[in-house]
Amino acid sequence: MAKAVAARRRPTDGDDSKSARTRERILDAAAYVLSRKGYSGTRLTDVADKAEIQAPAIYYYFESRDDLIEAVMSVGLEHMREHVQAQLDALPKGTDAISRIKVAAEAHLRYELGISDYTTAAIRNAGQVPDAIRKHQLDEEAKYGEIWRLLIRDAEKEGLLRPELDPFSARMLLLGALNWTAEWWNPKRDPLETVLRTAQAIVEHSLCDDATLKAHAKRRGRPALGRATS
Amino acid sequence: MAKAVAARRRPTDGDDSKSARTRERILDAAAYVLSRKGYSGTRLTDVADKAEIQAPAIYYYFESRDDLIEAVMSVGLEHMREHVQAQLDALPKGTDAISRIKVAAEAHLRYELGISDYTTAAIRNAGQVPDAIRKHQLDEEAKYGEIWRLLIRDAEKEGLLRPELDPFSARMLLLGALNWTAEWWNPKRDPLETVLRTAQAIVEHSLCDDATLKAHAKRRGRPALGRATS
DNA sequence: CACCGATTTGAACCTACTTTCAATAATGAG
DNA sequence: CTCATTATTGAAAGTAGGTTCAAATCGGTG
Repeated sequence: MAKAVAARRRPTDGDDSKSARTRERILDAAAYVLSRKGYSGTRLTDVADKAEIQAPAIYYYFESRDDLIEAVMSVGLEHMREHVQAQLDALPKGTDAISRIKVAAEAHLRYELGISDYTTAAIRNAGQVPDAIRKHQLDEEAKYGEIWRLLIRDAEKEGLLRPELDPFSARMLLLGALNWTAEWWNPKRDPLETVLRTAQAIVEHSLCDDATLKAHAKRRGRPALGRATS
Repeated sequence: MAKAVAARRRPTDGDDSKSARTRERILDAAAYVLSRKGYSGTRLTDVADKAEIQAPAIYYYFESRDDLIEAVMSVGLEHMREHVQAQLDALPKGTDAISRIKVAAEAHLRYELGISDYTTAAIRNAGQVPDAIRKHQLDEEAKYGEIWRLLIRDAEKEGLLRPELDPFSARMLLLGALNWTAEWWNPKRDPLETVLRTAQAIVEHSLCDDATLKAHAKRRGRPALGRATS
């Protein structure tokens, strides 16, 4: 494969060559550093150290530092979206919107906190990257936001949304609560399960009151998932 | 006043000299830039432009770029804390904890979104500054967090906190919802009042259910403030 | 082995800043 | 007005990266 000036090596789908694995190592390293040090603190030499190569080797795979960072952040949101969507798709047909939102919240938190440096990097740096990178990120953010917009719209349709809430503000506030966990959560101090449980309670009760939810469950002859029934 | 190598000009309390006002202009300019461009994007030349001086003049008042940024962020949290505390102090004796928390949430949002570049700067950059700055910030953050810790503890004492919530997680999740607004709020699109109303509803219902709150109000022979009574 | 493209590197380069400094201008007290 | 101090500047260093590049290495193929 020729080394084009403008293209460098491209990620091919099922490629398992040594080269593809090196590229992967660089991306992993960049996600690791970026999620911890932020955009400004991410030095190519640190990424290179973590990936066990020399800094210039990065340029064999990526155009520039920003190109690398954009790749990390783009993957981060994409994975999050796929993960959350998968969890939602696995739910039984007819699951009520509030239960689905609780599942989405759990998936979001688990992915952000426990699984992916890429996702943490994408979230924590959303507001601090230069415009060039930001631009492409906005598309991904919109796609992910759309999942939540639909969830809340469904809640509204099912009569499960408190009428005093502005749907857009409510969505952004709740996503903010989830996103901000990356700033404070410490696995040594707070078990993930504790945060998860509290977050789900907050999401549920913010959006809908118990009485309404219970009435809805009875009407449909099927109890809501999780705590909503207690 | 001698120009000490390690100290430079210090902020004196009620100083209104030209010098003090220049220092203030620099701080204002830095807050402006920092809140919009982030830690990495804040260039001394931009700060200088905004303050209508030349970049080296900054060094007459501050040790270094980081010193300036630390000053901005420190002031940001301090002001926020004072503002929120003042609003709380102005409430009538005996106001229930949930109403107080709603007032705190409103004060927090108004300050963050509408009033202070310093506070926006402090919040948005909390997680991306180098360790040296971070360290001092943690003290301020702890002080502010303490206000909220006490509010939630009071709610618990008054029997107004849902038992399934972990108090610490709940506090951080709700503060996260408020803090994250700086990332998405757009005054052109969403009136502040809309966000405010939704945030207050979320805070209230997350922490306590309507029935409990109403019972509490009746018991004390005084209706709770705001929406809680409707 | 001898060759060739793919990969990696060490050393240098370049740029965009922060920071220093000696010189100059403003300010205010006597 | 004079002078000492405070404040500000223009020009020049200094510096910490990102980036380039020619050379070295690697890994497979004939």
